[in-house]
Amino acid sequence: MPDVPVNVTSPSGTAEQRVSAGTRAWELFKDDPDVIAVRVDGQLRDLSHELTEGSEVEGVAIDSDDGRAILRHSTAHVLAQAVQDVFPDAKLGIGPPVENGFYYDFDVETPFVPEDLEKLETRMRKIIKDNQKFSRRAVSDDEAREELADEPYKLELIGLKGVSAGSTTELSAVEGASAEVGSGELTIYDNLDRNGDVAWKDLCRGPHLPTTRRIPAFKLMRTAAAYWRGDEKNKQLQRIYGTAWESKEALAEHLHRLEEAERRDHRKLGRDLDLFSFPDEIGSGLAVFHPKGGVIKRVMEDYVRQRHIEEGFQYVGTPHITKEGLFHTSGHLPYFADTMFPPMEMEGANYYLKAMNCPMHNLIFRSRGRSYRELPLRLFEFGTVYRFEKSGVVHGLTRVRGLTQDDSHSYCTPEQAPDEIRHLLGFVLSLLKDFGLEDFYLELSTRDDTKDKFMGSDEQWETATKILEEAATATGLELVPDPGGAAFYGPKISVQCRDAIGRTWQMSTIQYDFNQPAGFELEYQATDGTRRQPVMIHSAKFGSLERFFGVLVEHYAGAFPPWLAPVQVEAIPIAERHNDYLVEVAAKMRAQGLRVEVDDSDERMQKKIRNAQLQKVPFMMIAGDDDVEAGAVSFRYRDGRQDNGVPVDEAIARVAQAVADRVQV
RNA sequence: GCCGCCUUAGCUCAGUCGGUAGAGCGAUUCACUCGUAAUGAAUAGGUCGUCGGUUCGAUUCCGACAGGCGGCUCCA
Repeated sequence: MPDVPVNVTSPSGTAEQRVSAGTRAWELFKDDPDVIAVRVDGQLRDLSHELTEGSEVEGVAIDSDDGRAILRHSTAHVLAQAVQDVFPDAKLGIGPPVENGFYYDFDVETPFVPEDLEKLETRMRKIIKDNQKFSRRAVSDDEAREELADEPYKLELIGLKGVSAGSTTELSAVEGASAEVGSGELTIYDNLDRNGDVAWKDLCRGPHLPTTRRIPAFKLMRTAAAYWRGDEKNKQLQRIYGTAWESKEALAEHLHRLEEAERRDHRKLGRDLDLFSFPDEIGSGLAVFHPKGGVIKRVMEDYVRQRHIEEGFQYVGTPHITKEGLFHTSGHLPYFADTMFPPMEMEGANYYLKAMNCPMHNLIFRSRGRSYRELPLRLFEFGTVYRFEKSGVVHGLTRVRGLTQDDSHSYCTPEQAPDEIRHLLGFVLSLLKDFGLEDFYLELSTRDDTKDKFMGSDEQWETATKILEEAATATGLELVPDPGGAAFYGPKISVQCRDAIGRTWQMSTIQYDFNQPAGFELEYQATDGTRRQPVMIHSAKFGSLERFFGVLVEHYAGAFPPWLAPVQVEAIPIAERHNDYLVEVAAKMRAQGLRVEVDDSDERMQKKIRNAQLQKVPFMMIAGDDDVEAGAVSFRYRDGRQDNGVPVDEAIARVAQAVADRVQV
């Protein structure tokens, strides 16, 4: 039998090996149980893949990103098999791996209920125990159609592959569909039981684990509905989400991370820390801030207002309601009406709640003649806007129907625009950093082919997009394209933040707008006396105050740094006779603008410490006989650290310093 | 908006196979005055989300609506 040379990459490096013809990849890795697939010449393949001369072969470990994706995809297959065992009439949608797990969509008469997940998990464990083999088989389109005659959704995917011929654009529009059919030949994976009989099969590009037994740990998480091919005009399928990991420990860690995220949930912390609520009587998505939340909100606003003024913005104010003509002029009514509250009629005119601040700022610009000497003219306000978000999307503070934007509009000449955008980007990033967010990437949202969603000419869009792209690139941050995500009046850069546990949030936006200056006939007088049209740059730094508030709560898990904490110092007397002493110290601190409370309740001091701990107060200031005698106080921090016998003046200075420096303690 | 699940005291949750409800925490009061995460006792607090239907009787069963949760779609 002739030898075939192949290059094998293992942790120790790449080496050429000679193997006999017909050798399959698993034979190279039979001593490494973690390898569950291979990458051959850059393509992921099953371990059963047959090696050919000159192949570059690399083992894919189950605990690598690719390995986990393969594991999860294979687990999705096991789920689908279990579903069709338990519910024979279920039709298959798609079942790709996703971040931290997988899902599979099914068309079933009766939606799944939570108890079904237990039944399905039991069935899946049996399939895993059966050690079924994932066996790959290439088929022609016609063969696939015949075999999958009972699977209408699979047939549709086969049809899509036909029309897209070589291009995956059509398919990639279907999230996850490329995992089913890919772009090349069609393959079917048979699940073979111990006797070699086909227990189940699915149209799939692969690759897969060698056998079901190689699934170390999985869990079904939840059921949900999802539109077929992600289009709300299509039928809703029933989706089951699950997760799978390389070990039971890794699964446990994942579940622990989810618990951690739940512990940080701003909706729960908002209640526990008495920050805000959403009274039913007011309506869905409309928040009220309680005194403690009000402190945080006010500190945020004060700081941001001050920073805007330092950066050359002028603070303005506009009403919450306007006659409809304004939103016709701005172009919002045709493009944005679905997202606006319906109008109310008064004295023969229709009034709309404000959904955007820009039209009103335009009127301020237009209120008198403007000179080039005034540009860039930067108007800024905390503009509260109301948007009719669909009932299913309202979510805590991060998706509400009444929100306050720290919104600015910079009017400038087209030549000034690039500098203005760079200035804004730098400003936004420095502001976010002041609030303790350090990890960002940018998204560039552009127009796509659906032109009726967007105003303006190709040239205008191209110019604006190029300017934004250059400014974004200059920051050195990662830039992710978002085709089709632009506003109707222009492209935008959005700043995405990763929080303390790695989740990303869309915060700031910077948008380039050439449409509204035209609609409002804005103009300034140039050096040569001619009248010219400015461009405007929209920018919201926090995005919305409400959302940013929610993100901060989660980022800090409610344990705010002193400058933001509603109560900076909780004073705790050891016994009642120490109350007066602490009241005096507290008064001195308040004189310096610090937020101090003295817990003079009847509780035992241990209980007071517990309460302050649960309220996540940064400084607990304790005083007993020893402290009073020494003219000192004792600090306890949230992590249990103690600092006893600190002289009062030093203690005050220490707290004041932490606040001034905006540091965490 | 669509699909599923949920809604009992301020919060977290029991419970009633249809006969109008209970705990812990919290609140109030009293006693205790204590050195780093829960002192003890007593008291108050609920037309069981709202409105209809079935029933002798509904918090419980059915329906509609509202609100919430998880997704989909959409977005700051």
